[in-house]
Amino acid sequence: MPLDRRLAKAVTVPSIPKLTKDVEIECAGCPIRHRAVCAKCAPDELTRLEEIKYYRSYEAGQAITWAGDEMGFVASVVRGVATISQTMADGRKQMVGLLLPSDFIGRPGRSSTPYDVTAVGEVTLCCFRRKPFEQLMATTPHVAERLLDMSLDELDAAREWMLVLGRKTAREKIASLLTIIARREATVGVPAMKGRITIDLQLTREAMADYLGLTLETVSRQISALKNEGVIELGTQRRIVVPDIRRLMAETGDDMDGGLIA
Amino acid sequence: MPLDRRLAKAVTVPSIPKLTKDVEIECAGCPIRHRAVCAKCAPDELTRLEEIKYYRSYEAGQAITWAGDEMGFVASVVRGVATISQTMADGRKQMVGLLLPSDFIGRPGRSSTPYDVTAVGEVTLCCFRRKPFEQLMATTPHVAERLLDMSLDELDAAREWMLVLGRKTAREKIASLLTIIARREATVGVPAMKGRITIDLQLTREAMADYLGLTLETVSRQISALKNEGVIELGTQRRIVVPDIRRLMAETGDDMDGGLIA
DNA sequence: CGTTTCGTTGAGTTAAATCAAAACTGGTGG
DNA sequence: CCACCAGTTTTGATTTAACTCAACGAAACG
Repeated sequence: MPLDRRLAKAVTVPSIPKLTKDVEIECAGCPIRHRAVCAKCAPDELTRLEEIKYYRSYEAGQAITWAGDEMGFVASVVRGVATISQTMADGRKQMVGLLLPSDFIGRPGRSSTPYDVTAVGEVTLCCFRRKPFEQLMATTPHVAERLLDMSLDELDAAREWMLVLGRKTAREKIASLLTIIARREATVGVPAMKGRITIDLQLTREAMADYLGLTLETVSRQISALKNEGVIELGTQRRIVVPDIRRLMAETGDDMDGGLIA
Repeated sequence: MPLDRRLAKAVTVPSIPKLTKDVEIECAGCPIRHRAVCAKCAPDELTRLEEIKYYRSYEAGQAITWAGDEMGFVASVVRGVATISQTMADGRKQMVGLLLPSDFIGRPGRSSTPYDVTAVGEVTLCCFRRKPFEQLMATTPHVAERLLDMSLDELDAAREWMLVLGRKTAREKIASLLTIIARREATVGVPAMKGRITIDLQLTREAMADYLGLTLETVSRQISALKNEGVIELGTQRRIVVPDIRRLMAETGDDMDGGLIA
């Protein structure tokens, strides 16, 4: 990317975070109750969490936190998609994580993140003020246990992504991204009607490029190529249909045979 | 890399792990006592750990575990360097972690790793049988606490590495690798005589390439270039001298100004 | 509707990969 | 001690996948 173009982006003024008063949700009826950091909590622990939690919403494109900023809370993503990214001094940008519902934001024990966290679509967080949350972690084991498990899963995901970034071709990178999202959508949503999966990724081509370590032009070209070959279909803008997930997985370069052969 | 060359490597027969009976070390006198997973342990917890631990050594090039294999233990690296890597079906390889003394191997709750772990030089591990270790984690908080902290550090390191893999040039990648090693050496070893740091990386050019997502030829060329420009000096094979760490850091593309400006 | 942001496509360039060969290293045994 | 060997590293010539630059559609938006 040319320097002037990068710098132009680097100085883009961030939109000011808006605090939206959301409807309070009971933990018992929470959509991420069994997957988030609170998954293992007993009823009494949940009560304590409920006392210190509050909801907060961000609209598309808003910053949740900037690298180096103090963040007075930690949070779970309840709804929406957010990105974790790092930006170099000259504006080169790399996404290092994708936050989907139930994912955790923030690090207990550190008050500042080294990353930018940005809402992609509209995002709702379930926030806990840092201090009370840390106290809770120190006194009850279940939150810390779950957080360790989630962190190790994220570490595995990060390492899988390192293989994608370091060794895969542009085409394989695209296929890998779509496969990973499709897998996660399948876990949560409908059991995927006979292998036909619809991915509602709100990411722009540029955001995908930042995730994949590519340029947006290369992303666009590879998506077009996959479309022309019938591996994927483009629905409306930013909605991709995968007619046959195995066909897509065959393009990732991975070993495949993920055990789901009928 | 051409396919035939990759396959030739993929079928290389692994050396058979050798079990060496090491001298028992008292935890109190252990070189990694205050940095490893046991760092926060109270004397009584240490006693319990001491009961279930044993040492095991591997020689250069030996596999500690293969992807998919069962691993009956978890362990701390006491001495030496090991690599964590992933290999694709066609032989493309990516290192996803570098294990230095005090780093932890294995995941509580999972008996098989998805990674290859290989000794680079001679390596000594402090091993704990899985089951007793998991019991210990469940009953005493300090091990789990420390492990969470270490995992989050590793996650940060993995994410930093994603930026390197995704967005940096070959030259910046080399500089980043050397800087990261130098930083860690400096933390542990001698306070680095007036900024002059000697890095005793036992990695081959190929291993560096696998870490950086490059070919070994590109690694060699970039190291030669840095040498010719006086940014680094080559001592004996696989030993690199950094006369001025800031000069090297300036080549990483990072923001720099790490607060150590006199 | 203009306007702006986002996405596609084309033409030319370049950093790193590939292919190839020579030079160096360290260990082994005659 | 030296010749040899296998593994490693360096260097050179060429190719290529992805980047850059540029222009043009297509949605989204007030």
